[in-house]
Amino acid sequence: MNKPVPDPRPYHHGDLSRALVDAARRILETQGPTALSLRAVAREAGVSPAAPYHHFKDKDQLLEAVAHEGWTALDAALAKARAEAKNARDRLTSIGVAYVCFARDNPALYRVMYDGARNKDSLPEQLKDDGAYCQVRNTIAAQSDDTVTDIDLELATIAAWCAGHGLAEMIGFKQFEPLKQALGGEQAFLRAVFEHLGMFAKYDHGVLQTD
Amino acid sequence: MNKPVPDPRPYHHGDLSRALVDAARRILETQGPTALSLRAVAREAGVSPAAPYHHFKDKDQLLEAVAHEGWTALDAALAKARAEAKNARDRLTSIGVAYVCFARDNPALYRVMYDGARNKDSLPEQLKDDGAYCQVRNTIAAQSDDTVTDIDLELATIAAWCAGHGLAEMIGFKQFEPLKQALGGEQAFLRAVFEHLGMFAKYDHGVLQTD
DNA sequence: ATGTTATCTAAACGCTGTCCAGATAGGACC
DNA sequence: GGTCCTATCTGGACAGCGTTTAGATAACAT
Repeated sequence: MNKPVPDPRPYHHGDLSRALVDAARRILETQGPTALSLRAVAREAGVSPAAPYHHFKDKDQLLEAVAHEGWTALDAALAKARAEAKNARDRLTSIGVAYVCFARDNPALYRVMYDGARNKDSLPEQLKDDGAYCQVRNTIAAQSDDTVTDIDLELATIAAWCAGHGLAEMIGFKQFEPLKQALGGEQAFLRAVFEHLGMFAKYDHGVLQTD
Repeated sequence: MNKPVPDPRPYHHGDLSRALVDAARRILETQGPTALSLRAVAREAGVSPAAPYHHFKDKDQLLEAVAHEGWTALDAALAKARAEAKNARDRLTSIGVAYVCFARDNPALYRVMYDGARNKDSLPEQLKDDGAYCQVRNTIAAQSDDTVTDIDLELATIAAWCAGHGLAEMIGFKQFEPLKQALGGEQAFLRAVFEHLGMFAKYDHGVLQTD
């Protein structure tokens, strides 16, 4: 009576869960979010429409797996930006720019990531443990002195995260085009917006004025 | 040969366009965005599934009409907050809080509003002319001195708008619950996050340091 | 070799957005 | 008032969707 472990062993197909997630990401990249149906994913993976149900409870759970990979990729992108920042002064801004650029470069994936979060009214736990959100908090903490309370740190992280997300969702909006051009490119535009949030500069001094 | 003007005259039904938009909003409020199908709207309005096509090109155009009313309602909410702000000092923060509260109180409508915007990669023109976005810019402008350039003003408005939107999309996230409690309520939490964005305080002095 | 069980297919259900042919009814013109 | 036009609405259809069910198949344990 060997217990039926939910193992990822290759059976008929080989590794269908993997293949399905890959197929989904391929469709997302080439045809966008509206083309991402369960049937289309199955078609792309070369199986029947019902096959995915042996690996995922429903469509949402497949999208969750896709989103999980998205968050992991975001982790990596932020870590890279953090490591490459020339100096501590603009480390947080660089992370912010990297965040928005990730969303700009993977718009469909980014949408799936936040669709999942909104449906559950929760960011994935992944982020808190050692992920992107944690990186932002650590970066802010490193720039703060010891007068900054835990609550302030958390509030600042939330503020930074929300600002990044807001900008990420709107970066492609055509209303911003003239401004981007006036500032000499998207990167300059992003840095300028982040700097106008003030908070990023504020923490340079290691001082947080809550009033 | 009287030209067939696209007039909103009551024909068989009376004013089906109106009735459809109202039906859609009713469904949004009571059953959420996932229940909002064209057929459900037609059902709610008491007409056949094909009837809406004489008033809207497709489902997206009906949603656009719904979104338009949403943006108008947001205009009013921000105007109210702006008028009621006790002093100039926290006028911008009050507007920000009102923005997020609007999204929290009308989550389904807010979602339709931004779904439409994202699909067109553009905020509605409505906002620029005399709407909510314009109100934010005017409020910031009123707090700035004359050393602030037009570009700075635009950047600050974008920053504020994005921060508000980011917070609006995440305000319901369960990760923030403990912090809300620690600060004694949602309103206090919102004000605290906005204040940690720094920018709001920054403009109090009427000085904008771009470097 | 046998039996068990995970895996996959084929077919079906009810739902969706959208289109078409035909019925109907309001307004314009004589 | 009668006639025509055209906007409006219905019923029926189509393809596609997410999901379920029953049955075939193939890998594994014994």
